[in-house]
Amino acid sequence: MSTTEYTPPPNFIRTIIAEDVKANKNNGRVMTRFPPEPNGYLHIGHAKSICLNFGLAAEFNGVCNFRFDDTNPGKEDVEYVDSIQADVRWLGFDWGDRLYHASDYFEQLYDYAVQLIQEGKAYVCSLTSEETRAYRGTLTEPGKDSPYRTRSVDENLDLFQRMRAGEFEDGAHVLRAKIDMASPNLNLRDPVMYRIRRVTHHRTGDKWCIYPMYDYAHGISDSIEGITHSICTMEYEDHRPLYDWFLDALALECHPQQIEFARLNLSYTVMSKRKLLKLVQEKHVAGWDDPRMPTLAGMRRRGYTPESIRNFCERIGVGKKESTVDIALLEHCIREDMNKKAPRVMGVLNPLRVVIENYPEDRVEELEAVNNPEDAGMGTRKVPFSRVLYIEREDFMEDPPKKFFRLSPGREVRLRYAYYITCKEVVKDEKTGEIIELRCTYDPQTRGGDSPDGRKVKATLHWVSAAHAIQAEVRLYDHLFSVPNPADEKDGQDFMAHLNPKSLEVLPVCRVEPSLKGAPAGSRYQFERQGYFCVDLNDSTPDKPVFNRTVTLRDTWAKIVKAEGK
RNA sequence: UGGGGCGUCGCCAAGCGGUAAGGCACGGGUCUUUGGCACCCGCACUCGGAGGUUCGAAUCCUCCCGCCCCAGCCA
Repeated sequence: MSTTEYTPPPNFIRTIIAEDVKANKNNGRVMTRFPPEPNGYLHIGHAKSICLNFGLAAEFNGVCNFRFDDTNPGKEDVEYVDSIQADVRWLGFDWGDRLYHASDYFEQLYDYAVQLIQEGKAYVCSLTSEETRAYRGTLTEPGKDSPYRTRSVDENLDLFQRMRAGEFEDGAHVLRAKIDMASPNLNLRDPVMYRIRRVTHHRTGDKWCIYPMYDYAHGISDSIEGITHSICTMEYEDHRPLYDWFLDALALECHPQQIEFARLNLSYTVMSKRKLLKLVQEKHVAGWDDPRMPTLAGMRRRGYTPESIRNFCERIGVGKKESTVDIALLEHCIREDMNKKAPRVMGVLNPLRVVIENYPEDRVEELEAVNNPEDAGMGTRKVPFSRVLYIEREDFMEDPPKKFFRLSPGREVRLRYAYYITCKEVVKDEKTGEIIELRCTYDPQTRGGDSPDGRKVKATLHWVSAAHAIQAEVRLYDHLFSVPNPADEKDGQDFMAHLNPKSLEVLPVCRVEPSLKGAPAGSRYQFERQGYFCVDLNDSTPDKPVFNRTVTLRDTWAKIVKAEGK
């Protein structure tokens, strides 16, 4: 154990908070919040925010609240509120009993709105939505005051109360903040605070038919909870004056500081909920938890660990610059984690039958294999060896190029933990010419994989005993999109046009070593020389195990092949 | 030619007036019963550009260029 404390990499938000604590702002107290809207599944971009908010709070001996920003019932659903909580917990964070909802504050929010009306700072506007847009002006022209802007306080109070009482049709009126229709910041051109929407809310049912807007509800919710630092993404920077305006207008004692950071983008994928929802709805993926999705549910199913995701979030840093992180970094993080933890195992994805001609037919040996060379504590296991085996088709070439040093006619290689074998004959299908079997011999002196005479071989192959292996389905996943930035539609192509047709390859009949029998759903392994795999959470059964490939191993041979091909 | 924000290596990212950290990727090598892992070496005389201030500038000033966000009764 090292005595040096781990110091997380610096970032501007941590710096701000550290300075605030040092200056005893908020009496040195730090409270953040993670405020998802329950209108979709959480993705890796949310993970960045979750790690930031919970991480910073913990670092400064504060807490992080969990709050659903549920102010738009039309788009929200309990399916999402359940999945979101499960995902945050899975990621490894705990909000104790501090689970809140913006809807918890509807009554309070209403009272504050009444207060603003009484003070002449808010009014009921009866323009249609189209008229409101027209009155708002444009980026370069100021807006015009609504003709309803000068309604009396009493009339506003009466109307607002009747809005709540359900006397008006949806859209007939809205409550607006009276700020400045000429502001160069469009958000301050009398923003809507409440709209009428006869939609059943997943928590408040039909109690309300008016719902507060984000800008109005969010800051007040933060203030009610005593949040000190309200961390959000860059697109809210223009809203900060409004965030501050409401809190100042109400003269609320707790006035949290809003701080914005750049959201995460990842290469070869899309991150917006709208796009992810489209992939799900149009069935380009099997669901929100499809292992190709950048959702936490998808990544969990793919085999990613919470640790690897947290580590990734720490490594990418926090800034205000728009950035797209190379997905290779994410893949590096899971490989790094799995290398330490995953038991090694042998699995043949594309089996090629091998008969060891000089090995007795009825003989079976139990050979000892190391479970994890990175961790001796993980012990060893026995792997059965017999006369008929399967090796990977890719590990044999009849006419190999110079740099290929696996099996080929006349060549000797090692079978991992077993014996040296030499390929004597290639058996082909008479009609198709397809290689259907290899006839080999083994050297009994090399049991365990070492040759007493010091003879070297250039390759070690993984294998399974045909009679003992169990069958499994293996799903090979690749990037969902075939271009680094599918969201960039400047080429005139919709992001869907870049879907990778090879993002999923299903291998229905693979052969894996018998120790994998009964492997529990969610358990992770390294298939030696192949990659990291995870027993599928949904579709795997004891009779027919299903393994998802989380990520391949780094593969320098593949790089050579690719380089030569060019 | 409205407002806001951002520009440091292919991708992230430290740096905050004292002479360019780190990670990923990439290239080379050592080791190897995983073409894995580990380890070693290389990878920005330069910080969007041009001026200026200074003994000294990625850091300060000026102008310019580029990119992103905002005209939901979405969040």
